[in-house]
Amino acid sequence: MHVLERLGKLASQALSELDIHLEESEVIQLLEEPPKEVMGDIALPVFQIAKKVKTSPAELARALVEKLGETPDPIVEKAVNVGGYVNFYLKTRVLAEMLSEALKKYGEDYGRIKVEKPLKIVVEHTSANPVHPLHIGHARNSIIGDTLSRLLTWRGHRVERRFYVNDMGRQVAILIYGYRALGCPKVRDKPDHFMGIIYAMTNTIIEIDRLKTEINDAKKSNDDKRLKRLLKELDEWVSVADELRRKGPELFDTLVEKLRGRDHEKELSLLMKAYEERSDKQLVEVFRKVSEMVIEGFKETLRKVHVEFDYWDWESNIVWSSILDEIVEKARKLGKLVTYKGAYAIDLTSIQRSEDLRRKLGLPQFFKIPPLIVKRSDGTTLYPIRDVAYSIVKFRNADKVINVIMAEQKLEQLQVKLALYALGYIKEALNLIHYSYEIVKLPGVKMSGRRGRYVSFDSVIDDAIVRAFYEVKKRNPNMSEEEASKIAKMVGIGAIRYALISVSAEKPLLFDWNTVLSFEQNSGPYIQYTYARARNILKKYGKPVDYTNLDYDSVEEKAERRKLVKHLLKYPHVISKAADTLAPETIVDYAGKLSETFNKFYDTDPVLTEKCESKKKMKLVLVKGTQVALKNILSMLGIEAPEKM
RNA sequence: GGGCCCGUAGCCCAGCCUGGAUAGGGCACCGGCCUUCGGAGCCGGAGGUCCCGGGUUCAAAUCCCGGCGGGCCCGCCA
Repeated sequence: MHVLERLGKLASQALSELDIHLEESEVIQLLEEPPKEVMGDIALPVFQIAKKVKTSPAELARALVEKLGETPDPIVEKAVNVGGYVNFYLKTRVLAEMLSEALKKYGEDYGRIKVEKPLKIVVEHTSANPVHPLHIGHARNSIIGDTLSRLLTWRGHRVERRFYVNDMGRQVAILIYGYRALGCPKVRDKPDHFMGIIYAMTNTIIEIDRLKTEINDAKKSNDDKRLKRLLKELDEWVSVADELRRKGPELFDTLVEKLRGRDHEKELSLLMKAYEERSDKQLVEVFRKVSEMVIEGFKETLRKVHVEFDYWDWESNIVWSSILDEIVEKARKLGKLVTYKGAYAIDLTSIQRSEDLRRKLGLPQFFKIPPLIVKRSDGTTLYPIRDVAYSIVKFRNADKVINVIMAEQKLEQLQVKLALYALGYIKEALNLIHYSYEIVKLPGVKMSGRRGRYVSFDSVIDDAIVRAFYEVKKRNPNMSEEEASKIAKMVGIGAIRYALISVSAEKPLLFDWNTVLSFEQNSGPYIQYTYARARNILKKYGKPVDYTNLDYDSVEEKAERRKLVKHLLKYPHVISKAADTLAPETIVDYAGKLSETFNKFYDTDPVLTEKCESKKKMKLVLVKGTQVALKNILSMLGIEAPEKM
């Protein structure tokens, strides 16, 4: 039986003897860890209970401790009352034994508590537009999505990782427009980077032309205020153009020449329509080919940081299938199809009236969401409705869908949810989770794919690895280049993944090279280093850990030993909770604390030179526990566990 | 105009959901520790109006109301 359950039962019994009746589970809910070691191992605050039965907390705690004292418990050393708390001190020997038994029984799998009813869960993440390389903002999305997937898998769920290839928007059309104007040039460089430049250049030229037209209008109508604003905007785009031209003068000049005098908007609209209607076979091929090349670039980047997908879902496939028509038909039958601003739309107003529903779907209380427009007047579809369709597709074989999407799309995601509900997809609406995260901020720079201004994920990865290589070499001058670079990859990527997951998702993440490339405490490499230390001891010991004749009492001798035991006993629950509450950042926090405790133990309490065999074996159990826990945690974080670094 | 998120040390963050014991870390700064399993480490020091003002409570960083500051969203864009 686990410690908390044991204490819950004990306290609940003692309470009932005082004629206070509380469920064990309620008592367990109240149990907490005291802020300081000296205050005991587990505390029961009695304030709430005291209020219920109208006694003073101090009085109740005293009575409770007295009752608890009457029947000695096998795991409780003593219980004392301190100002409204009952503090339990647990028997060190029992804790040590529990840990040893669990490790002996589960081995490398220690800490894995599988859910009773596994769910099929879709995690959709990254889903960047295939028009430029992944940048550091997408990186946060990928790492969050991938870590969530790993956690849920560890917990026993069946997870499907999906990437939504957004190939039907205006952005891809812009890229294709420029790419074709250039005569479909051969790809030099990594394809996503190459296409990213063409995209940004094309977009910039289009923007500048648009602004010039608007400026002429403003001049004619003597609208000074508008003119001033437009000129300022033009100024900014011209400097963007300068930046881009410097990256590829020939490419840029050719593009300017080829696009001169053309009606961009008209051509873009024709491109989009033709792709959606599949009216031009060759054009469809170009769209597909270009998108695929960029996606290949994505895959290469993501592989480096150990992110893989099970499915790549093309938006175009959804549009070309019959599902959109089915949705429209369904809306019509349900009487939800209305005209809004002259276009077909799905009505969402009626269902927004239900207070109960608003709460269930997480809608802000007084916020109004407009009808969801289904089709443009030219007959082509819009993104939100395609997203509704995609949600239905994802749910075909899933109990729950988690979409990792940036916070600025919150309202749009709510609209999708509401539309699903309105169309009768109740289960889908209720099990659709928008896992929202804030942007990555770069000091001084506003990142923008449309302007070609971004720190690419590739460059961050490369820099981290170079820096790590230097650190590895500094510490191991005689190590071969090959081995050093292998380790540098593990360390560099460990630093990045850790940095991107350790800040809670709802906070903007300030991208600071010093933090991301930090290899010190509170970093991925710190955890890896701790792991390598633990691993090293076991390796030097040379034999499997022997769980017989352990000196459990010796754990009492040093504070750090006892602390390690407690941390390691907590580990299975920390991980389970992190998975169940979708809070990956909490396991980072735990890993840091465990590592810190282990390092203190390591510094002050030698294992291999321990003379007494039964004490040595006990210490080895602690080392083994740390090694197993850290290895599993690192794997959940998608970080490799090096044996040497 | 309406809505959502954030505000904790010079800097970056944890704690807030579920109120409770002197508010925790890391970076940077100052001072120590390599003849013992790896110093990417360990020990010590200094550093705080938990944005402000009310309220609820025996008790508020935490809950409620009102401000202030920052970010984001409200398109026949995606």
